[in-house]
Amino acid sequence: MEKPRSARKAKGDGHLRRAEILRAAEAIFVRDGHEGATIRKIADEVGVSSTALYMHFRDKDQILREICQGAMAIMLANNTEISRQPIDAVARVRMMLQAYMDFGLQNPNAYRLVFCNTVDEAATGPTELVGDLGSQTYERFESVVTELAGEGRLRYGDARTATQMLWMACHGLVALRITRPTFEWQSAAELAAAMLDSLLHGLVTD
Amino acid sequence: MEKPRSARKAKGDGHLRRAEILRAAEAIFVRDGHEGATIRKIADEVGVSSTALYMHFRDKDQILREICQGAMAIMLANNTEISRQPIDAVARVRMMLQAYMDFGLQNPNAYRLVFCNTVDEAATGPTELVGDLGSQTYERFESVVTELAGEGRLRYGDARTATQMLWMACHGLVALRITRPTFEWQSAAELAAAMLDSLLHGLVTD
Amino acid sequence: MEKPRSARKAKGDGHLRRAEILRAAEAIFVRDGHEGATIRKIADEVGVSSTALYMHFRDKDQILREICQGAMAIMLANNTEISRQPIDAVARVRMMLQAYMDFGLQNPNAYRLVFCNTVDEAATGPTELVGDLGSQTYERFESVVTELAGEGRLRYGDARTATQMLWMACHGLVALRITRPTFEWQSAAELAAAMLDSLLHGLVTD
Amino acid sequence: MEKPRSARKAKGDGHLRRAEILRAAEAIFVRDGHEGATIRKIADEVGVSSTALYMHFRDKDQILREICQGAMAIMLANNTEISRQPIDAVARVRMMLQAYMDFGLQNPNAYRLVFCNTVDEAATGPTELVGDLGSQTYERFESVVTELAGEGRLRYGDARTATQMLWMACHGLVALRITRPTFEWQSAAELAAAMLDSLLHGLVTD
DNA sequence: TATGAATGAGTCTTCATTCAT
DNA sequence: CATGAATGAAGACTCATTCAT
Repeated sequence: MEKPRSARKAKGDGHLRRAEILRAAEAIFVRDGHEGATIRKIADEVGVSSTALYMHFRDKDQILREICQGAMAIMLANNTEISRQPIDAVARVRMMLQAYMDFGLQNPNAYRLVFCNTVDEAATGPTELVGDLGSQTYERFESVVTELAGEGRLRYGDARTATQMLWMACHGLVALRITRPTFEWQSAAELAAAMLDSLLHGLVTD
Repeated sequence: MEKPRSARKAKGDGHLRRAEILRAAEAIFVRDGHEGATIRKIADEVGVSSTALYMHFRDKDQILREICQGAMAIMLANNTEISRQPIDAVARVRMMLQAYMDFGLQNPNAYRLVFCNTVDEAATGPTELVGDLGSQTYERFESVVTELAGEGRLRYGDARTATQMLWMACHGLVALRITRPTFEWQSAAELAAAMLDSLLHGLVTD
Repeated sequence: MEKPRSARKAKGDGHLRRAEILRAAEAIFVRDGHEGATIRKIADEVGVSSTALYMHFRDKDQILREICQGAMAIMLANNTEISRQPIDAVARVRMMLQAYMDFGLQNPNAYRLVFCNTVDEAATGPTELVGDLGSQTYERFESVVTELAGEGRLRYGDARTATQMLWMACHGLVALRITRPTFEWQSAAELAAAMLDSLLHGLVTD
Repeated sequence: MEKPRSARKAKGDGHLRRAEILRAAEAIFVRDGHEGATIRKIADEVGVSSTALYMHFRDKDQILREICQGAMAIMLANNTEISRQPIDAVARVRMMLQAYMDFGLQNPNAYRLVFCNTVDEAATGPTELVGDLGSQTYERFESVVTELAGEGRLRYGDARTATQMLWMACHGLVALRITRPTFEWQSAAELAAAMLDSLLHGLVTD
């Protein structure tokens, strides 16, 4: 770590700069939303010219894309780790859902970017390229529910329906909390517990 | 009704024009979001100059406001009607949630506008002014759940927690379906049934 | 004078309406300046649609023109009356200048419109058409100063120079008071007196 | 210095560009007034896009501000230099007024901007920020007149009144010449001489 | 005479992006 | 790798004016 001589940031190797930009961008996306996060704001935050961002990223969307992929990578890691644990399938389902909600609540900006933005057919947006990681994450979760179904413990419907329904419910908790921060919500922990208790008690037989 | 001779549109008495604008605006707001829905796009869609919009609405936000209020008014009417029905509280809860999801799925544009856009502290936005109608709608629902709690039939938590959790779960179903239309979802009916069955079976005692 | 039945103004004969518009326009010109006085503001003030103004005036400039002419007509009347008075020429000069300043200070909006706006060669603006009345007003004044010069009482220069110089000095008093209303000026009366005393004492021999 | 190959302007190091913009802006402000001087006109005059102006100035008002300050700085320098000269107070008064009028006549653009535009209470405009330089300039002049009054040589009124009256008269000369360039004025030198002679002869005792 | 609806040109300003250095 | 200067397109909104009724 050499001391930078100028007021500007040390122009170290590009990797640091890239990460720095991503960090700043994510923060601003959180604060100002998708449209509010302009290339200039990001550049100012990092302390470089706006042109400089184009050294590291093709365009604004690519920055978004990378942020989304970062988020999804974490989710995938979570699910992968949980699916390895030698515990009851219900427990694994519960853990995955809990981890999902925890991540969303703790990374609201990334979450909104990935899960609350519409993905149209054009698939140009930043969310689309998450697809691969997203699919794997979803599959990890689906396979546990399928395991559960294989044990004949689903009270209603099939594995696919159960998988999607559980995801949806948990998504609703995170999404509504994020988009309506001023509403007088009960504590997140309480809500999450109530939701998982109800859903799993209602859905799964012992 | 004579045919207009000039290039100008001559489309009746202005009430029609207003409604036409609202319709176009809603579609665009849904498609392109709050910031992406520009006055120009709306005007183009309607086929008039952008200036013309200012004859009918004070500014962009007023257009949004009216759309949101329209949506909320319907939801409120739904809940009001259901709460009058002389049937079991659980049945009313179920009906309200089902009506909520139905509305959302059938009016994705309006739903997204009201429930998927972030409402920040500034509260200047169009969504905020829905508050009054929104509060009443929420209260109608909460009072049924409270009735249920009063009968001692909640397996977990209190009425407030249950109210919010149920809302959140159903919101998740609608929201995810809307924002990810290309995902291979099970049928909406199936998912809604599974969700309500599980939630209510898990949450409520007979 | 019939009572108007509607909330709108009685749609009496056009002369009243014209005058009404001019009055409203002048007030707004005073308040908001030349560019700030929009056709809509005037129409709103009068209580008619903006289109209605075009019934009475060709365009915005014509309204301005008429206001200016009204102002100049008063000035001309002043000077005409004073020049008829059988008193010393110096007294008449003094009275004209005093009347000029009084008018300007009491009708700042009109004054600015006529005397503080640049009149370019194009002569399209509203100020230009005042020319006729303006010329006469100027001539009335010049002839008194010429009379004075004829009596050999001008200490410096010729009649033309004296005429212009006196006008300019008095214009400066009015103009600066109007454009800098917040400056801590001495009272207008005091300043006017000091100016006329000095100028005439310095310029004219007994 | 190679010739630029592209259509873009490549005009040195930006300082030049700034000055170029100021020059163009001043001319246009003078011609078309405060509201009439639009960003686009200025940009067109300079030969760049309107966006380019925002690289050099925060907004339209900042351009105005700089122009005004430039003008006032010169006036202040004039008065400061004159007040240092070891000559009779009357001579210094006369020199200051003469310099004032000369500046105004030679820089009509700047003069009108600073002295002929209304400064309302809001005080947001560009002219207001001249205040500091303006005040100092005024004070330099006032102190000479006060010196004169201290010597008991004012025939009428007090120092404040005399100061303001003198300023006003000279302002009138400049202002009217500027706003009515087509009028058949006597030569500026002649008028200025007549005015100073009369005023000072009338106001000051030997 | 009057109007509501409409328009095209214009206002300032901001955006993502590019070019030459 | 980085920059300052520049751009065209677009943002919301206002203006004077006109058209059909």
